[in-house]
Amino acid sequence: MNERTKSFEGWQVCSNSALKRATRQLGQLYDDLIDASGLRGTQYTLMTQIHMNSGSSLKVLAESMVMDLSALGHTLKPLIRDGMVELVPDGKDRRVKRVKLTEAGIEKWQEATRLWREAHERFERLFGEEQAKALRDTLNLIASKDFAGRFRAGSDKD
Amino acid sequence: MNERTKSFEGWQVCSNSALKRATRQLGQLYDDLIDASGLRGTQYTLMTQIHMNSGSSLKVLAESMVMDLSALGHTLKPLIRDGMVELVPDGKDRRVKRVKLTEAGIEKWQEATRLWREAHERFERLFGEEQAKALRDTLNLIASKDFAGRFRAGSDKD
DNA sequence: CTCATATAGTGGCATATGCCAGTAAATTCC
DNA sequence: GGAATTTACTGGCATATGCCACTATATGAG
Repeated sequence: MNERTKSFEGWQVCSNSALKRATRQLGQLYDDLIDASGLRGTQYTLMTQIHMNSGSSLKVLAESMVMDLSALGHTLKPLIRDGMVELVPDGKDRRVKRVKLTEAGIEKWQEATRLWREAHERFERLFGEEQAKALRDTLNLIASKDFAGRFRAGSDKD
Repeated sequence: MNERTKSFEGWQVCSNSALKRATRQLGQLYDDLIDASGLRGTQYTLMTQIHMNSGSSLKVLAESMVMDLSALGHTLKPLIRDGMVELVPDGKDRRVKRVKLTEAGIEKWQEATRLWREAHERFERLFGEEQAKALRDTLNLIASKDFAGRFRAGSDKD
């Protein structure tokens, strides 16, 4: 409301805002490159995780993605509708549904992977391999259950 | 649960996935704390930006948020509906609408700021002030126009 | 001045995500 | 064994975001 603080910007102080802003930008950059596959970044990531851990339950998949279970369900719908993913009811526990890519899904994933690689390489070149790795480690720490637990616990380290 | 701990995970290799995953987690942690204000993290960030740059046009605001103009418009709707934000048509250029917080909006922002501070302090304590600052700098670099330009340009740092 | 073009927003549609209230199936307790 | 509780998902509602098409304005070329 005043001109004095004119240049104050939330993301210079708030890590959460900074994270979201950077995520929007990088998401955009990656999306532009894998767009030709018809997939979005999130869908590609999801398919990668499904492919590499085929047969996981929705619950487990949601946890690994650090995503709400119902959110995962919603996000999966267009992929199921388009025949990329399928849910297979577990034989033993009938509450459980196991997720896997269909044949078409695997092909689409491979196609998208070729496009993703270009984005990945650009990022690595521009940002630096070492730093990119360090950034991912940092982000994965923040995404860890341990971190969330400590944060919720109150604050103090140890 | 998987016996083989070999499970390949995208975010160990893909910076974009890692960013989104960490953003979901931290967003959740912050949201839980400012929830009492009735605002979401994004809304709070947006209101902060509006408050500190009162009277900006939607276009300018969207750019600073690294957000699509139409996305900003959508995000603003609930805030306008709830009387937190108002759009004031520019006198000179009638295409332009200037954004500002209402009285109620300012009060709500102050209330949310008290809650946000707790989240901020927890993060700083847990993550480390120095590192938090470094992380924000890194993220702000990724969110910069310069970075996007170079990324789109191809790659080389030239 | 007039017309072609660029600019700022809006509205519709689609995905991304989360919360909450069910539903159904498995597990625990008595 | 049967009721109470927990667990795994689903569906509805709301916000978060982006793309595209369209409208209203402003601007620049002639």
